[in-house]
Amino acid sequence: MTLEFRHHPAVTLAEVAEAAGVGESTVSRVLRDHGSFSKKTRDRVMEAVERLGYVPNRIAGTLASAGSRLVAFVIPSLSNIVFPDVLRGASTVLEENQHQAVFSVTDYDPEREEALVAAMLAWRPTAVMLAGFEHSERTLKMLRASGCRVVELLDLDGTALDLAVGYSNRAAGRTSAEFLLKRGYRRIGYVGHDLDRDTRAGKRFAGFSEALGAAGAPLADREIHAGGSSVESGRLGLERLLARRRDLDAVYFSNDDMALGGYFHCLAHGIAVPSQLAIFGYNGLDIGRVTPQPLSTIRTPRVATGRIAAELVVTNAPPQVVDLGFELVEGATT
Amino acid sequence: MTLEFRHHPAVTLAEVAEAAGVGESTVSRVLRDHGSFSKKTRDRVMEAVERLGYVPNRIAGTLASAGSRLVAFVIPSLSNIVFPDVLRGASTVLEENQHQAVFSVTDYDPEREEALVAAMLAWRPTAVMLAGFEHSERTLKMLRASGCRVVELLDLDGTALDLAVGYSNRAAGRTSAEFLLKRGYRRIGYVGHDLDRDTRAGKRFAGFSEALGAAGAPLADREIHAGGSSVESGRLGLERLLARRRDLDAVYFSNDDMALGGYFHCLAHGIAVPSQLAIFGYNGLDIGRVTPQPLSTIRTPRVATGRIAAELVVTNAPPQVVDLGFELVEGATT
DNA sequence: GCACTGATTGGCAGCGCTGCCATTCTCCTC
DNA sequence: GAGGAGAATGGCAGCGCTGCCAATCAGTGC
Repeated sequence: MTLEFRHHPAVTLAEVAEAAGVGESTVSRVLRDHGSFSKKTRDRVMEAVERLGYVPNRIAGTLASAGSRLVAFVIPSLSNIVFPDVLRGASTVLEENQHQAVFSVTDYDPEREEALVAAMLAWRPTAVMLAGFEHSERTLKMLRASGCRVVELLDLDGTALDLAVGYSNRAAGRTSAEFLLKRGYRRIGYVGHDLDRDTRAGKRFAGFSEALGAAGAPLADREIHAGGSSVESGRLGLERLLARRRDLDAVYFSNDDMALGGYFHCLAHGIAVPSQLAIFGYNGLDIGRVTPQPLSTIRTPRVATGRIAAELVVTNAPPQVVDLGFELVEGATT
Repeated sequence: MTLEFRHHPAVTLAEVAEAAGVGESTVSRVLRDHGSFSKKTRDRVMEAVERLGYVPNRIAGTLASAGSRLVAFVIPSLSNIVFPDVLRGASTVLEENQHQAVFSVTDYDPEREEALVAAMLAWRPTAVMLAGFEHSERTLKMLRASGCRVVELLDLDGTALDLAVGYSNRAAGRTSAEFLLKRGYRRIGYVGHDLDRDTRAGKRFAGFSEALGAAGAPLADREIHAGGSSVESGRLGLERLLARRRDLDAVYFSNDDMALGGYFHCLAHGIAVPSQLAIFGYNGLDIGRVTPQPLSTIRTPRVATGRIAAELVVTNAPPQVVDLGFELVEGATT
C-alpha cells in the first residue's frame, strides 16, 4: 500500500535550500551547526527541513567529508552472551557520540572473519572491533592498510595491532586453578567446548592446567564438547567425565553456561556441591548469583570492555592496551 | 606505531584502473562481475587489485548506484536474549546476501527510538527492523516517507506498516493461562517486569489475565518489578508475592529469566514444585530444559523471526504479515 | 575483402553532500 | 562618509563510484 508512495526520490539538501530561499552551503552549515549564520536564516532553514521532512544523507556526507562515524564489530558469536554484552557496553557510548554500530558474526571461523573484515572495510568505518588477537595474515594486512582504528577485545595475551581492551584469559585460568588448589581440591577435572576455535577459552584452559601442573596436581581428566558452549553440553560433559572418573573433587568449566549445566546435573543426581564435587565457572553471569548455591566463578568486565573500547575510539585515543582485570567470585559451589 | 602509515589515502578504483592499464568502468565491471569483459582483462584487473590491496568504497558505490545493502535494527535491548537471538537469525541471511546489519538500542524508550530511526535513515538503509508496532507518530511518518522497507518484529497484535514477522503475544498469554487452568490451577499469581515499556510483555499479561477472567478464576495477585527483567528480580518478585499470598498454587512469569529466578527461590526454600507451587515462563530458553526440573514455558521462534525477516528483505517480498506461531513446552514445573 | 553482429571497452556525467574561496552585508571607528 | 573587520552567504569543485552511451574490436557469412 505504501509502495506507491515509495519511489518519489528522497528530499535533497538542494531542495531544502531552494524551499528556504538560501544556498546549499547555508543549509549544510545550519544543519551541522558549524560556521556562522543568522538566527533568521536558521529558522527559515529549519522550517523548510521540517516541512519537507528532510533527512540528511550520510552516505553523501561521508563521501564528501571524511569520517563515516561507523564502527564495525566483527564478532565470533551472538549466542555467547559475552558479545551481546560487549555490544551493549559500546552501543550506549557510540549513540551518545553520533556513531553507528555495524556488526557481523564469524562463527569463530578465521576465514569468515577475513571476508567479513573486508566487507566492513568497504564502509570505511572509523574503527573495527575484533575479538582477540588471532587473525589471519590477510586480515591483519587489510586492517593495517585500512587506516582505520582497530580494537582487539577481551584478550591481553598477544600483540595488539593498535588498541586492545580486555583482560588476560591465561591469568583468569591460572587464578581459578590457584583458588581451587588453595581450597584443598586436588583431583580436578575440566569440562569445556571447542578450544581451537574459541582461542580465549583455550588460553584459560592453558593457564589453568599450567598452574595445576606447577602445583604438582596436574589435571586429572577432561571432557571436551565439540561444538559451542551451552548449558546442555555442560551437563552432558560432566556426566561423561564423572562416568570415567568418580574420584574427582572439583571441576573447572570453560564458562558459566557449562558450569550451570554441571551444577544442575549435580542437583538432579543428588551429588552434594561442594562437599562431593566443587564447581567453578567463568564469566560471572547474573544467573549464577541466584541459583540455590551461588556459582563460584570469575566475573569478567564484558560491558565495560565494550564501553571503554568505544570511548577510546570516539576520543581517538593513541594506541594502547587497557587491562580491565577480572574478579574472582567466591560462591557456594567450591 | 602504525599511525604514521595511516594517512596515505586509501587506494581508489581509478588507481587500480591506471595500474591495470584499463578504464575505470572496466575495473568496476570486473569487480562486480557485471557486464562483459575478457578473461585476460579480468586477470589483469585482479592482479592490480591484489597488488595494491584495493578495497572498494561502498560509500561511493552506494551514492552512485542505489541500494546501500544496509539493514538497520532499532531494538529495545541487548540484555534481553530475545534481541541477540533475532540479530543472530538475521545476520546469517544478511551476510550470505552481501548485506550489512547496523543496530542501535532504544532501551524501550519511544523517544530514543525516534531519534535512532532518524539516525538510521540517514544511511538510506534497505530496510529498518523494529520491535513491535508501538512507535511514535513521527517515527511512523519518517518510516513511511523514507521509501525503505520496514519490518516490525516479534508481535502480531497491531497494524503493520509494511512487513511484520512474529507471533501473537496476546495469544501466548492466553495459551499459558488456558494450560494452567486445564491443569487445575486456580489461585494464580503473576510476577513480571515493567509492562508499560515492554509492550509485548504487557500484551502477554493482558491475554493471560483475560483468559483467567473468562474462566472465572481471575488473577489472584501480581508483583511487578519496576526495571527490566532478570533472574534476580524474578526470585525477589516471587518472594514478595508469596509473602502476601501464601495460598497461590501457580505463578506465571513475564519470561523465563524471571521464572528461573522464581524456580531457584523454590529450590532454595524447599517449596515443592509443582505440588506446592507451579511455575510457568515464556521464551523457551535452552537453560530451562536443563534445570533439575525442565521449565514449563512457551517456546518462541526468536532466531527464525530474524531469519525470515531478513529473507523477506533480501528478496524484496511484497508487504505481508508472517505468523511464526509459538509452542507450549510442557516441562516439569507445572 | 566487406558488411554486420555482438562482445569489450573507455569516457564522462552525475549521486548528495562538504570544504574552500569569493562575495556581499553589517556595523563600527575615526 | 570613508575605511575596515567580521559576520553571513553563495558558488562550485570534488569525494569514489556506477550507469549510460559511444567507440572499438573480433568473428562470421558471403
